[in-house]
Amino acid sequence: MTFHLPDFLPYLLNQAAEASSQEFQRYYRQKYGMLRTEWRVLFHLGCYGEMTAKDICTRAGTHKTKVSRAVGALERKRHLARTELDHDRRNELLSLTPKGKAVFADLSNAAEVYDRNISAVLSKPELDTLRSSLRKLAERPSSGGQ
Amino acid sequence: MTFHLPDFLPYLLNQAAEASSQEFQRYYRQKYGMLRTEWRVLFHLGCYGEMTAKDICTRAGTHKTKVSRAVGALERKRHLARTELDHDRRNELLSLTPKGKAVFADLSNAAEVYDRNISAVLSKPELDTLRSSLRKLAERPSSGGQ
DNA sequence: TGTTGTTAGTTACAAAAGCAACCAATAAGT
DNA sequence: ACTTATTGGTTGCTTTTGTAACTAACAACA
Repeated sequence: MTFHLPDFLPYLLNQAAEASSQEFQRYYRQKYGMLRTEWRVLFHLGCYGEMTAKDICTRAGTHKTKVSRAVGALERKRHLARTELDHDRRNELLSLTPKGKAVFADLSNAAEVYDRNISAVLSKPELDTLRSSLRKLAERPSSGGQ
Repeated sequence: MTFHLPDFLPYLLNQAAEASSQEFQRYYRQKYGMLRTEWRVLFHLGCYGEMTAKDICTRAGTHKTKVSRAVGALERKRHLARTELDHDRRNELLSLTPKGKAVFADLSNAAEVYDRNISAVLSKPELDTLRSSLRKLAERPSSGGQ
């Protein structure tokens, strides 16, 4: 009995995640008509350089259909291009076009500002502990595949 | 330049939230065919007692259409009942039926176990800091209405 | 070579979420 | 009373997501 909902981690995490991403979401949505998975793909390519869709799935823990659609959308917007790999024509290397790089530059700037904004309610040590705890929780426990 | 994706709070929070809710989600989904918003409604009624749909919207920061549909679904499953209020026939007070209470009892037990499980990767002080930081972040900054 | 298995990625269809318009009850202003 | 908000809640339609089935390229092996 007496279960305390606002202390339940999955719930609390969700609330915090939702609250903290809304404004940024509106930004990339309005300005570039992007969806969540699209900026994720964009940011993966922007931060880590060229990679295949599969790599993104693994790194981000995102299902391949979601990534596939996001890649399609970004390609239509000419934000990324695919290059077939010679030795295995199943994988295609994804890379940002100049236009994609410009968008990434803008969005990563906005993200940085935005991140500073929301983390302003926390002290430096709180912030460090938070990040480290979240990383531990985020470690995908097994299978999964959202 | 050099934006570091895995430190970006909205992203990190999302990853952690996603990872930490998956297993529990499977549980209530499989066992009771419930959706996320449905258990939220159930838990609000179970934890705080009778309230109107509007109250749930406010407390949980959830859009009214989502709540409306979840209430409908829970009503069809006979987990909750509505009572018209005399002095204002617009609001209806929602309350769990015995069946709904039983489901809540089972799920809140499961949730408690589950919460203990995932928080096992953190020390007690880490956990406290985490909860308090998350609460600060979750404080809906304004409007919103997910 | 032919069969079976795997892997990367796409597509089709069903389920869920978001949004805006809607209805009915009340409140406010005249 | 009478027009005009406002509020609680629902519904219809569109956009996104989830799931499973599918294609194509490769790998293993008989």
